[in-house]
Amino acid sequence: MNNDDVLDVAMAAYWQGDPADVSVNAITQMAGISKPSLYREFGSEDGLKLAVVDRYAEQVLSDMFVILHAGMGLRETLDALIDFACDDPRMETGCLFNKMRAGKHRLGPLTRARVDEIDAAGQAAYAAFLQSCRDLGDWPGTLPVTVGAKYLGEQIGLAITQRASGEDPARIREMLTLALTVLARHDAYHTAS
Amino acid sequence: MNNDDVLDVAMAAYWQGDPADVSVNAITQMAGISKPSLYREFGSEDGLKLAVVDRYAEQVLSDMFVILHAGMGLRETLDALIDFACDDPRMETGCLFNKMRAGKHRLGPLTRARVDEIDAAGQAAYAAFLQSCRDLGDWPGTLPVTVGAKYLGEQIGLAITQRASGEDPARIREMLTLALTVLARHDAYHTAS
DNA sequence: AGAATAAAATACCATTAGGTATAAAAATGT
DNA sequence: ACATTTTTATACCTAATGGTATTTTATTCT
Repeated sequence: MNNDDVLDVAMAAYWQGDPADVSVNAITQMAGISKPSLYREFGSEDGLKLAVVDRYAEQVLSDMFVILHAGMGLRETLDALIDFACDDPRMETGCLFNKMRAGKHRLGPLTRARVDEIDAAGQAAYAAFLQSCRDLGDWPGTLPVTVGAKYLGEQIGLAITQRASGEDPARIREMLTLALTVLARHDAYHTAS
Repeated sequence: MNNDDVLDVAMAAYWQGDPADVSVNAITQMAGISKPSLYREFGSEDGLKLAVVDRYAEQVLSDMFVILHAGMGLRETLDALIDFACDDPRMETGCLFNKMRAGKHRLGPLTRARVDEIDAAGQAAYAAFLQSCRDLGDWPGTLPVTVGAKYLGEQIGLAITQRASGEDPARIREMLTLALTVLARHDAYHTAS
C-alpha cells in the first residue's frame, strides 16, 4: 500500500461522499494503514486534502482543459462540455472539486488556497476559450468574456451537482443545453433520447 | 426570551452560517437560555431545525409564492423573481432553505422530510405558474412545463447561492437575466447599472 | 409563611474528531 | 548473530458534539 494508493482511496472516499464528512480515521481504515503513517506522509488532514485535490486536478479536471484547448469551434466545444458533464461516468457522484469549493469554509488553509488557485485557473481557461471564439468571429454579441466564462463554469458545475443528487440524467442534459443555448443558439430544442 | 425569540435567534444563526456548522450549544448561548430548556421545547436538534425551516418557509419563502401567484405575465414575474434573488437584503447571506437542501445528508429525518416537502411545493408552484402562462399563450415553445420549472428554480437558487459567496451583485444579475432569457427572450442584453 | 411543584442551570455522559506519545516489530548495517 | 535504526501499531490526549441527570432556584397553592 504505497502513497498513491492511499491517495486513490482518499480521493474516492471524498468524492463519493462529502470531503467534510469523511474522517481521517475512516480513511486509514479503508486504506488499511495506521494513523501515524498517514500523518507522517501528509502532515495533517489539510495536507492530505491538498494532495487529493492536486491529484484530482491532474487526473480529472485536466480533461476539461483538454476540451477547452482542443481548438474546436464554440458549438462543438460546448457540446463536448455538455457530454462531459452529463455522460462521463466519473461525474456520477458529482465533481470533487465542486464539492470542495462549495464547502470551502470547512477546508484547512492549504487546501482552500489551492482550491482558489484551481478555480482561478478554470475561470481563466473558460475566458481564454471564449476570447478566442470572439476573436475568430465564432461568438457574436457583446456579452463580456468574463461574464460568459463565469456563466459557463457555473452552469456546468450545476449540472454535475445535479447528477450527484440523483436527478434524471436526460433532464439534466435538457437543462444544461437550454442554459448554454444563450451562448450559442442551437437550431431547435430537442429532448435527449 | 420566549419560544419564537429562540427560533429567531436559531434561524439567524443557521442562515448566516451553515446549518451544519452551528451547534446547539452555540444557539443556547446566543439565545441566553439553558440547554435543557431548548431540549424541552424542541426535543432534539432535528426538532429545532424543523421548527426553523417551517418558520423560514412562512416568513421568507412565502414571498416567492406570492410573486408566483400574483397573476402577472411571464416577463413581469421573471423580473420580480430576479429582483427578489438579486436585491432582497435578506438573501445577502444566501437562502437558508437552499443551504439546508444542499446539506440534506447532514439533517435529521424530520427536517429532511420537511425540506423535501417544501421543495416539492416550490417545484409545483413554479410548474403551475408556467402552465398558466402557457395556457394564456404567454409562454410559447414546446419546453415541458416540468423542465422549465426545475430550470427556473435551479437558476434562482444558483443566483442566491452566489450572493452568499460574495459574488459581485451586478454580475449575478447579468447571469441570472441571461439564464432566464431562454424562457422569455428579452429585447436586448443590457448590463445592470 | 411553608410545603409542593415547576423551571432552570450546572455538571455530567458517551462518542467522535484531529493529532501524538509510546511500545512493538521489522529491517538494516556490521 | 547482534546492535541500531526505522517503521508500524496501539493506546492515549484534548476539544467539541448531541443529549441528559441532578441540583438549585423560582413559583404557586393552601
